Amino acid sequence: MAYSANSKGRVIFHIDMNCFYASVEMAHNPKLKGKPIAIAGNPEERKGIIVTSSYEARAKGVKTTMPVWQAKKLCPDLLLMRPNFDRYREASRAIFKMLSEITPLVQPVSIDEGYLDITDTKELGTPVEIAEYLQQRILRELDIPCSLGIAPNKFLAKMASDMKKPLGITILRKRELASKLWPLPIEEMHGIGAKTAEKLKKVSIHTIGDLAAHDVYSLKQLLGVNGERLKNLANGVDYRPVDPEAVHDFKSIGSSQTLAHDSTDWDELHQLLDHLVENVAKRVKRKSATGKSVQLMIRFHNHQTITRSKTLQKYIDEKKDILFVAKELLKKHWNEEPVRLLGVSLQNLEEKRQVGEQLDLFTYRDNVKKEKLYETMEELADKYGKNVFLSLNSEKDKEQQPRTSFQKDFLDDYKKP
DNA sequence: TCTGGGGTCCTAGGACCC
DNA sequence: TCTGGGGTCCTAGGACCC
Repeated sequence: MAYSANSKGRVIFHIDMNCFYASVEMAHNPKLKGKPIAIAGNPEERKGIIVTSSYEARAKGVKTTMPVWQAKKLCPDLLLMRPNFDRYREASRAIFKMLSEITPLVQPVSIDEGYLDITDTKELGTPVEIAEYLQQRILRELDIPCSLGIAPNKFLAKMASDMKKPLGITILRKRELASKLWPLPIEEMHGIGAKTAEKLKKVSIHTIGDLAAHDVYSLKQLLGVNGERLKNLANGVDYRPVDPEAVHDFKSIGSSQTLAHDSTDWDELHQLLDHLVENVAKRVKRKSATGKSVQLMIRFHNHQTITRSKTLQKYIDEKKDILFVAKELLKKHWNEEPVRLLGVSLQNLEEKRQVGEQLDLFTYRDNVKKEKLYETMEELADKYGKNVFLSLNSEKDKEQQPRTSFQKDFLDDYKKP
């Protein structure tokens, strides 16, 4: 991990918008303020789940990922809205612009959340003054509440920003771990989900403090390398730098969708596949990316999910190429069981520009190799008679022609020292 | 008639190479 | 005629986050 000597004494912010989508909607239409509202994927269909809700809705028990019908039962006057992603992206851009005016060391984590390293941003005021300024400015100009955590590293800043909502500013110092962090239940720790929490409770770890004090070897046995990492975090040890570039290197771009009804109809599945690949190709193009493997995801009626992927010889980004591979994967791996969801993603992404350079390099090397090959062939031809290598010689003039298997083998042999 | 859609990172086995 | 250990790539699955 990259960290320098001055990783000591850092001042890190974690900023987190409160009920982001719901807040953006309320800012856009103030009549919604004070009402129980929720943003749901698709309120009519079965896939409708709650994405975000206002505090008024949360007070009635409405929670993120809850199916819409369940939320309505808990809160009959719940106002359901479809997401307006363009609106959220615009608000997000405006927020991150304000953050970048404080320091260039801003690392966006998601549309409504990010880290700032303000260690060397002293001229603007104390950390608390800067936090208050940001919180007030975002509230005044965008009408969106947020919470900030101030701490010596990312993990503690993240935990701190969670401690007071909405409109909170929380400082978490190393010396305050025992009083502020360790009493929290283990499932509230960032990085611990349901499965890990369950495992930890079985060995009597119920609070973050229990984890901090637990024997590192038994944690490693229980959770692998993650066990040691989590123990360190629980003790407030986290050297990860705030990396403004991290947001730029994508690893994959995917699209998935749950069908209105489980389907065994090849045409319907193929139509969905086409739509998903269209979506992926568009976004890949927008990011000037290109990828080397295609992954297909199939979720069956019983929620069992499989993924099947294929890594290719060359990089692709065209819709027709991605679709071809995805279709092959579906044909090969679909067992005709009813399908609930399909997903396609392009992985092993690179910037198109960089891969272009690599391809040029390959072409160059290939040409060099061929020239050497021709020299060798001519020597051999002199020795054994020209007709033996006649077919190979013709490659000189028709470079585009695919090689025969003999030619390939020959080249392969040639590569060996 | 529970459980969306966008991601990241880690693990583990097998193939293959040295 | 017996077998070490490391490294990398590929594939599939799982945990986690927002």
